[in-house]
Amino acid sequence: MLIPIDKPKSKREGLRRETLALILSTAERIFADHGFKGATMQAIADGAKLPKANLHYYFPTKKDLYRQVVERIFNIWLDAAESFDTQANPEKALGTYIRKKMEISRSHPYGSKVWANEVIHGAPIIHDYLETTLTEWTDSRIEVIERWEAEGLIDQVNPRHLLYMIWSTTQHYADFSHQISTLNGGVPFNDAQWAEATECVTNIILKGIGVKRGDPS
Amino acid sequence: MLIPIDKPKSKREGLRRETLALILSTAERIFADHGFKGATMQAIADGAKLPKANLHYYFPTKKDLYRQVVERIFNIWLDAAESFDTQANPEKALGTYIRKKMEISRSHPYGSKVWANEVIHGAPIIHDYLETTLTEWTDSRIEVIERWEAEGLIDQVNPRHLLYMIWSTTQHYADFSHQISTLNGGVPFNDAQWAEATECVTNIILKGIGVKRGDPS
DNA sequence: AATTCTTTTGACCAATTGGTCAGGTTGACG
DNA sequence: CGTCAACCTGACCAATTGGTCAAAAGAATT
Repeated sequence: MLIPIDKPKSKREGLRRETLALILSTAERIFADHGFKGATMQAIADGAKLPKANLHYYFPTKKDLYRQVVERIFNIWLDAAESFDTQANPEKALGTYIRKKMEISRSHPYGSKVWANEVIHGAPIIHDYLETTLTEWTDSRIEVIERWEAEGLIDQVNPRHLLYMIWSTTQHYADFSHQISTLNGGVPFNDAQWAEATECVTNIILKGIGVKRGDPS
Repeated sequence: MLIPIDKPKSKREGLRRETLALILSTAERIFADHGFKGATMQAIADGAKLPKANLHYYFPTKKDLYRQVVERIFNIWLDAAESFDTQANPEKALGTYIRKKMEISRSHPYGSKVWANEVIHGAPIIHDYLETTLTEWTDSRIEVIERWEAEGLIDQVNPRHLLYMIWSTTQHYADFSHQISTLNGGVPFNDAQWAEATECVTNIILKGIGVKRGDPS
């Protein structure tokens, strides 16, 4: 799903990619902090230290730029679920998935916020993604979960709600980071706190669905 | 916490309250759908079928109106945790709290979305609320949870993460309603689905923290 | 009925902002 | 080196929008 990176074949190509990456990461932050409408092309330009007209050279409209920002986090999330296919037992598969989603919440908080924003407002820009890619992706994972349930490896729970719970709890640490750091004495989580949050979320969910632990040692 | 309602003492007073309520509920919807910046006073005015200048008579600025919308959902949530004080055992207290939060997600989806939006963007308008009211509220509930842990009624989990999990899972059904209904065949949850979601969330969380069930019958 | 206070409203304004464009600059390539 | 295409940029414009204001309309009070 993620775009493979091959070497730039010229100085121009290299510069172009750098500029694109700079614009996208800056836009991600500005969109996260101010929303689609609240973010201005001027603010993104200033953040990237580029003239505004230059942004419009790479991204004809604000919507184009926004869409690419949203697509990026979406693809990162989709890839995080690889463990559903590669891990046989639910403890490993779900545990890995939850941990990976927590990692992404830490490494890509802005992308997560942009996505949340977009969906909260009714997904006006990426509605097609929800109906196609996300629907197919979800259906396929649900099948896997149902298989585990049939095999008695986890409790009988509606797989959709399990997925929603994983999505909401993990993304909460990105989307509501401001609330969380305020309740953490005004400072963001440190390494140990992220690790604790990850273990806590993983444990409660796995225990909550009655995952049969493979190795109790 | 919720403002008690007493009878209007004149026709004017009654009309005034009706208009205020109309503006607030319309604004809640528009702010939820478009964000603070994306919502326009004109759109709110149109939604409420009032001239824009009339809005500014009741709410001098857009910020004033927005703030009242945010404060309303915040107070509704605070009140939902009453069960922490009135219910002795964690199964009842937490179960009631989670169910109530799910009900609010269904009855006040717009308010929830506005709050989510606000926090995602760094809570620029209601930052003081997080630092004062929410902090105190959270600390007091954490004490209760810690007491349950000390008494061996639930597992040893960091109470903050338990609260975050409850908040995120319940609010997810409001904030991400568009994604959820898309994954539900394009239609919003019906009564039965809301009931199932509520039970599913409640069960997984309570089991996940090892709540000692009072009555296993 | 006259007066006063509250509420309503259309017209208007200044500031913001997405997007354009013409002209300049730079790298690629024969 | 010369040519061409890709890239960069300051200046500009049209549309949107939060907020104002003066005047009208309506309710309360005397």
